[in-house]
Amino acid sequence: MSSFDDMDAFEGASLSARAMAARPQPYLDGLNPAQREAVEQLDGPVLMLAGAGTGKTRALTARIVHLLNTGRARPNEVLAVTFTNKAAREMKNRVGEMLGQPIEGMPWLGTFHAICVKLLRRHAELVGLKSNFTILDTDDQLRLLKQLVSAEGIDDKRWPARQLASIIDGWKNSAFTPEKVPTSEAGAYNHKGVKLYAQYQRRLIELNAVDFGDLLLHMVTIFQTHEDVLKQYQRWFAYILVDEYQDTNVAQYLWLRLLAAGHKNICCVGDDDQSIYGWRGAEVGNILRFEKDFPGAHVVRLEQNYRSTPHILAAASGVIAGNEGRLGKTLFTDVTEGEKVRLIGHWDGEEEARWIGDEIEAAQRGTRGLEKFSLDDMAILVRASHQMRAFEDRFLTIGLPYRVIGGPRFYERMEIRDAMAYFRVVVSPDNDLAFERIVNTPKRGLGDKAQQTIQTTARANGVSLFEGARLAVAQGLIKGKGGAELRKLVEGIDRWITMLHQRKQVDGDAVIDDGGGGALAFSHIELAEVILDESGYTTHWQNEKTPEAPGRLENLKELVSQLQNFENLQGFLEHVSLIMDNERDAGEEKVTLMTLHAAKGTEFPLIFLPGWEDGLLPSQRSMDEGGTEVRNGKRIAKGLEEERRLAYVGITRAKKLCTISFVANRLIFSKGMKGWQSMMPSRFIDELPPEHVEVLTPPGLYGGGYGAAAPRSTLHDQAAEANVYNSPGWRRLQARSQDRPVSQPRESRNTVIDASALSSFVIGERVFHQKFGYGAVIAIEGDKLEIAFEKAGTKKVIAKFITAADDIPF
DNA sequence: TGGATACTACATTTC
DNA sequence: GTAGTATCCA
Repeated sequence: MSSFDDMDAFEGASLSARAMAARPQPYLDGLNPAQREAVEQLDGPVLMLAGAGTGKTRALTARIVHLLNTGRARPNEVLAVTFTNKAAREMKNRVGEMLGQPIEGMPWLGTFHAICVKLLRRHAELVGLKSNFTILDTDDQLRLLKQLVSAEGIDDKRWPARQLASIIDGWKNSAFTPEKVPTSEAGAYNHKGVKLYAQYQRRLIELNAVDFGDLLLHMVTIFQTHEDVLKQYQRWFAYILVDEYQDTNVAQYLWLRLLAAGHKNICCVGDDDQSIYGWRGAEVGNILRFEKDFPGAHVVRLEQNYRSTPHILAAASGVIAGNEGRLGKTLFTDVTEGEKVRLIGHWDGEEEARWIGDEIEAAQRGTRGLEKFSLDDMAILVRASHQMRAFEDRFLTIGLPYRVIGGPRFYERMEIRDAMAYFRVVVSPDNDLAFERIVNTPKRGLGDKAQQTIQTTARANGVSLFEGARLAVAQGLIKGKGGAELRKLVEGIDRWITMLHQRKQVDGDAVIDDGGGGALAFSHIELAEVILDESGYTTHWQNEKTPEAPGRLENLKELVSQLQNFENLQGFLEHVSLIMDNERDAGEEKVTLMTLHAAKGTEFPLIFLPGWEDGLLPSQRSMDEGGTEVRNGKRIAKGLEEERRLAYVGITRAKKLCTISFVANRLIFSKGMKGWQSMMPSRFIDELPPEHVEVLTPPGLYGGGYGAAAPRSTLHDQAAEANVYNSPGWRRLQARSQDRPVSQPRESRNTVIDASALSSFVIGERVFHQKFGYGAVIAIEGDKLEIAFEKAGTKKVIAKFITAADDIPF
């Protein structure tokens, strides 16, 4: 069934290889010798060891351009794999820029997942799927597993389905199909793991669905069992490029090796020091082993750093030097000037957030002898996403615009997923998972009982849930309100399906003649609006009066407007299941807030690294159960090493100024208890070379003027003092601060008062805040309002974040 | 039978 | 603070 014929369809690009051969090569100018070598060594395996900020992307794109320009490959013969869509997009843009023309002919530049979807759609039948399979996200995956687990009569309490999900993910990352799971794993998940894995895979095939891991796994299976298919792709992909090679897992590694076995022209770019996805199955071993896997490989080291000041580089090197068995790179820079890395301790997280907020505003104004910075130039990188809350709260209070990257993603929000489930049902009515999701959303009076009836009816007749529902309605199996509502839903879906196909027939035309006299066809955007409207979903959120409801409506609007970028609903759904980064707001300047993991591959002039405490930056888990491994005769704490690389990634994001901070007390959730815990400065702080660090010690970290608002938890004071003052990190801190002028944290800020916001509210007025919900104004102080929120308590908030309650659009 | 409310247990990182 | 469950009420 599978065909390669359509491959030629990709030839569309106007780049005639021959004609280009004699072209000038401006893209080679300005590359340093190492980069140039990495670009020009086109044949055979190449490993580009690219340290942080060494112009890796530039070299990679130049290499692609060089391939095209010298006529070695046509655009559609280059396989270029990245891990994130952002990286893929950036590479596409930069190749286009360098070529001086937009490239449309590079269909095989994308993420592992996106490329595998493309391939798997062509060969789906080889693993028992249809080519229009759906891609499940982690949520669907979990629901499915829960069903299987409970059918198996397993106590979900003792053996959470979540755990099973991560076990299965792990197996998929290691390229184990159920039959290939090693016997040593037989005990997994109460000895039922392998069995359930097999059931799960069978169920997925029945549903014509795959999860993320399957995308790779199925392709590896296909390549391993169908030599003819593999051969064709080996021949087709003349040159392979892989970004962030240190992040590849076993399945991805096998996939690459299989494909590269033909021409052997594979160029992997990576940095073992930035391997931070071990927990997701990434194998640093892949990059460490490259020369063995690909004999005769050229290894090129990019070590000249174009990003950071010498102090920042030295600090980062000092930390990463603590890891064993590195491939070893020494970053250097031509830059001679620059600020030292700054280090500061605070009493607690709230104070840390306040201080960083103040620093950000200071940097905006250009104090501290530095130039002025835009908010876009600054980022706060945290270890765990829950650390973000303290900053969000603070920034909302002082009115500092911020953007969160990698928080709950847009497409993972409940309302978005609901809406998309509706679209899915319309696009493919036999999608049972989607139908299940929407059948009682919004509430239609269809409880467990009614849904059970639909299930049995469907199963008894061997049809999809949607058809089962139709039958159940026809046979009057569901009584009362629920029955009537279900009938409406079934009719609705039928109607939307008709609309969808009307659209299809005309394929772009605005009007069709359906025989009834010129009925209008609908754009997919209109269709989406109709679906959300007629299903009652929009109304559902309009009637909901929780604080987040308006936000959810906004998101739905946003969703619909995103549709403009796609030709039809199918295309959109496809796209959505693969993307993970949504940078949809340009416009206003904002501080960026993200996790260290999300920060890889980014850079900012100013970086703040809060929360460098043992238990947070080397996370507790990594210290408890990181696992050890013997390398070079030494025992190595794997988990800890990954944390250290995380610290390294954090520091190396900074171009001009990097500020590390830690606190003495943190509000912690553990063992079901919320409470204050005294923290020790991170062990990585001790690894910072003192001569490259400036210690900012606030006067009286433990009492004193600055800490006026510090928590008064007396119980912990003593413990905290004892611990922190005695820790080696703290003593070194003290020692270092002797020869340093102490920079005073500022308590007073120049507040710019927004005149327009001043008089627009009156005391007692009912108002709305995006985050805190509804409340009443109890005091006005310049541009700040004190508001008693119904749910969130009394808070001081800046006026520009407040709307009068009756202004809320419903 | 379903919806609303109360209570508990619980959070590292994500393609 | 949230998600998932238990319980009660309409």
